[in-house]
Amino acid sequence: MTEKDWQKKWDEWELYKLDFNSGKPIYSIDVPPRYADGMLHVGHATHYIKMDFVARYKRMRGNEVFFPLCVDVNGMPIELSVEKQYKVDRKKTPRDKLIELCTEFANKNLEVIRQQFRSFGMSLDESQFYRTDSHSYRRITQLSFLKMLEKGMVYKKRHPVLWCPSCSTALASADVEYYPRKADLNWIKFQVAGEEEFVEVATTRPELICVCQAIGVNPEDKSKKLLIGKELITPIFNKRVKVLADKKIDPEFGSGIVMICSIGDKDDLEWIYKYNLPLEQALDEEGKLTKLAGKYVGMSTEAGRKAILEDLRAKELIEKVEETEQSVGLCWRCKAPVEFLQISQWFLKTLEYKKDVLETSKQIKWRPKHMEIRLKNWINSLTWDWVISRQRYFATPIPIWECERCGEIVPASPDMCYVDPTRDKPPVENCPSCGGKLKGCEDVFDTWMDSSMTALYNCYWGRDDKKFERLYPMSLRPQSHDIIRSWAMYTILRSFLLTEKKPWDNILIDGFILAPDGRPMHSSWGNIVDPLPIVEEYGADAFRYWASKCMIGSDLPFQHKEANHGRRFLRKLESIQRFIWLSLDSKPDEPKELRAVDRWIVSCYNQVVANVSKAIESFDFPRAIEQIEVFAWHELADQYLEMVKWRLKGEKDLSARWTLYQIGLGLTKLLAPFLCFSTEETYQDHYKRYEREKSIHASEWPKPIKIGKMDMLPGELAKEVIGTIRNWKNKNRMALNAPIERVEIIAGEKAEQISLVSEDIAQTLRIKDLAILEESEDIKEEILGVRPQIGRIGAQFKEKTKEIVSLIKRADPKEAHSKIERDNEWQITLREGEGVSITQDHLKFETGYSIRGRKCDLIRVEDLLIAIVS
RNA sequence: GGGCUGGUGGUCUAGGGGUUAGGACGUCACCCUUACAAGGUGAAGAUCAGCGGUUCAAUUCCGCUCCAGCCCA
Repeated sequence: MTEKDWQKKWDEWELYKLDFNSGKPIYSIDVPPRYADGMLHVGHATHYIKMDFVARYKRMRGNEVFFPLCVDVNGMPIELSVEKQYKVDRKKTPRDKLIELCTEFANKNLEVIRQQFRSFGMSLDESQFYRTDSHSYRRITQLSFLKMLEKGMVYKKRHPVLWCPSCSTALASADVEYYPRKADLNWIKFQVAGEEEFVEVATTRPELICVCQAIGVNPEDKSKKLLIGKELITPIFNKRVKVLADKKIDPEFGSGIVMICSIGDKDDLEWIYKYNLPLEQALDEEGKLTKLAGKYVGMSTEAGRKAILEDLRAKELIEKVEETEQSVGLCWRCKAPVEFLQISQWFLKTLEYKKDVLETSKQIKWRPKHMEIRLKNWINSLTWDWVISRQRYFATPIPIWECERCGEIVPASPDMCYVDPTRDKPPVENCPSCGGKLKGCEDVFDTWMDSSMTALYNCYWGRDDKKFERLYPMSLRPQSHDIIRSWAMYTILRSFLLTEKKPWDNILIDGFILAPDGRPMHSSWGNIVDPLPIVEEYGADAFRYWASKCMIGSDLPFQHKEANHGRRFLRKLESIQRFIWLSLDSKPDEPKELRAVDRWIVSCYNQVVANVSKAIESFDFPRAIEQIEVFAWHELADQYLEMVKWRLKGEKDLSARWTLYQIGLGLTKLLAPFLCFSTEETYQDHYKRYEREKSIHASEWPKPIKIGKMDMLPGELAKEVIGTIRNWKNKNRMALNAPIERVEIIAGEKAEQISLVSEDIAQTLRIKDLAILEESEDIKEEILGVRPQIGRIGAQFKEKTKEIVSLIKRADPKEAHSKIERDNEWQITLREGEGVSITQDHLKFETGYSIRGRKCDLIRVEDLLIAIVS
């Protein structure tokens, strides 16, 4: 069956549908709503697949998993896409029409997104679907606002925003493009108050002298130091302004004395807030100078600048004009320079709750741990409350009306939500305080107001109290590190404000997937990698294999080779299952006793089960997959399968068959969260007949297999010997199934153990005559060299280490060996005459062998000696 | 400029005071072996970014510098 067919089957079986009544503990994931603008790259796909690993694993661990399919539809990028696609202008199109087009656009993308998710094998639950532009979702955003309004957590205030005077619209910082530009820097003379002296203030924006609030100099600028604390008189407007000291002022820029105006640029804004200066407005919404500009009122900034420069020149107040390079912010659409303008905005009190957010964040388990530092630093450096209103269209309306006469605010009542005040009637006819006409608010919420509600929405906050109790807080929030300060932080803030609890138990912060060239993916770089052709070419499981190799939190370049390696691994797994089922025709009964090599592979498997579970619990997917891969490929396929082949000829050995079945099924289960399609295929083809569950994804996570005796040594020895001799065959250019005349294994005290597996060794390697001996007089061991174990020596002898090591290296290894054999120690005399006792622990001897009489090869494996007579 | 993170064979990465620095891709050599040649075995290839410091011992800890990514100015 194809991957698509499996997705269909899984739908039919309703594997992912949340059942509140199953009685299982719920594991809930606050899935990032996929943005509905249709652009998807390998990075998105990789992040979502990692979430899917968790969801599938938790289901197998017996959890009811809440893993909603969800889409984010609010905000700018969609407005922009709509304008582009339908060739409409957001300003000239009626609000309703624009919203309609946005919705239509989102609807079209919805199915695309659903299909994309399915093609990666995502096990999202469509029964818990939500989209952020639905009335049901926006209702929650509105309710939360009303609740916060009631509690006094939000307020309205005039606040500077980025504004395009030519389009008369507020802009998000993302709408502003910065370009370098040449401008005139004017050195204008300001008189020092109460003195005859003049100083030169450098500015590119003389038209803003009217709203000059202060003068700044750098405190380390010796020649300007005297000015600090004095007052200057602004030319033409004759206002007294204080001279402030601020390190941010560049003493090398112009005269080193700058105006702080409300508001020329971002720096001004920062200083205005820092020094609590008045926020006067020199420009109106069309970019014309206001009456604060006196005789220049009504002029554009350019005209005003020209006029005031002329007047200043006439008064000989311009010292000089020089050209300067500046970076100017332009409106993305009309390329007009943007201004800062004060517009009435809604705020959410954030500064007041800094401590609470930090406290709440502490209760959440952050992974990787260091990501929480970013949140802490961000919160600690906050100086403004959160501006939650926007002058846009396709977003959640702010559910209030305002009195056109007295400005009284009339909020919607909770039962009215979802409500659109631009269309719907207010809860009362007229203004309750003055009887004036009420006007619906045209502003909308910042989209983070919606996004920060995902956890609460998922938990049915404001919709179903019982479910809320059961679900909240959620188990896991997966997200990327670029939006810690926004999505993570705002969700924590709002959840705290509304519930006084943390939104989730765990937060998993993922890194960025870079382009194969190691740079971030940007459409302008042209290096975006589309995951869909990769899924087409390599298969979804191979792509999921790549995702599993990505450490959480790291920025990694996408590598085709990992997907390709995934494909190779899949083929290997397929061939392993084929081999297993060549020897099985049903589920074998458990044998009374397991053969030693079977016990060995089962023990290896048990170890892997434990390690993989631990790795997934800590979201360490690369470690998990590596454990499985090493086991499957190198222990099971390379070693064990070779070791059992002889027992599967003719009358098939029960112990081997039982082991193959158990491991074959267990391995498939371990891989199921990662390689969801191929494991299902394997399960359905072979194991389903004998197992209860209809799908591997509904089956139980493997437990270690109980075996009687846990002695792994004989199996381990067999693996060592077989591996070594196979290697020897290869080196001697022999076919691996070529027969060998005679092999002697001199095993010392391990002879008895090895005897338990002698048949396995002989059969696997085709040794005609295998002898296991405790010792052999024919073979003589020869000491060729000695290597000091610096770690052990250092730990014991500290600063003497260097000398001891050099003495050991210079000593005769044979002599050293015989001394240790005889006395269990070897006395070395240091330069100072001090004697130290060296024992076997401190050394590693390199040995070679000689044999009398017969021609043979000798190989040393651990403390076994293998003599091969060819 | 600030905060966080990372710099390990040609490439991508694992590790984290004493290791023979592990793996993958690529390269080269050998091997058809009753699951897999779309395999297997092996080899070559790394002054663990640079400079200082702590230590008997630093790739690992500390400081600085350089480079890269994210967020913020």
